[in-house]
Amino acid sequence: MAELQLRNARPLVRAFYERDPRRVAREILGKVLLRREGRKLRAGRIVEVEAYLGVNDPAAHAAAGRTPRNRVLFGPPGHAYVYFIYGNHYCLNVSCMPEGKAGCVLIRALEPLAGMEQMRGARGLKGKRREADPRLLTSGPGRLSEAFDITRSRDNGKDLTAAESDLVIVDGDGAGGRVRVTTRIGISKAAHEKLRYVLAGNAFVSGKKI
DNA sequence: TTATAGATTGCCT
DNA sequence: GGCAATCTATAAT
Repeated sequence: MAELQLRNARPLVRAFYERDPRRVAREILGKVLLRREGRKLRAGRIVEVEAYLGVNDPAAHAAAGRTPRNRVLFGPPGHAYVYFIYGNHYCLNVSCMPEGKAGCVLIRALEPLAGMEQMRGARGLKGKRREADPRLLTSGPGRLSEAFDITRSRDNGKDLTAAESDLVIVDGDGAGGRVRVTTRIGISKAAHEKLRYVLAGNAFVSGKKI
């Protein structure tokens, strides 16, 4: 998809997110995350996500009930929930379900479409041997957050459906591949639940090739 | 007040 | 394959 077309695309509407995270997770594959800063544009196709349910999902941050940290999850749908993990990394989620009910989708991997140079800079890969591997840009929740300069102070609570927002999700060329459902990664609670959605065979899916 | 686990990644052996 | 980095919420003193 042409860069100009992406830049002018309208964000997905709030109703898209106002549903069960499992539905949203499946349908958000193939959509495009945009960071718009003046003339600069970073864009990545969503190829891997995980659904986190409400207070009944032991692995979800919402399981402990509403706290200052996770309040976005209980707010209106279509907002960014950004948290810091392992003392090193930010992760980007989108809130789902109607206001008052928790639920979200964790964005785990992107296929870079535009602004790769900026992403390399943000990731600190310039001049390194590893610079050549495009998978290191956005393949993994911590990596894509760093590539898009996503931080808690900057983006937590941001409305991803607002036309004027610098961080939005827009329509893409479609899923462009079959959706595969697997167990979630990196969790210990409710680890058997199949709530991870990937575009089968896409090279930018994190972890081992499936 | 202190301890610990966690929706991860990069560098080491 | 192992482990350090080092923020946050929650559990344990």
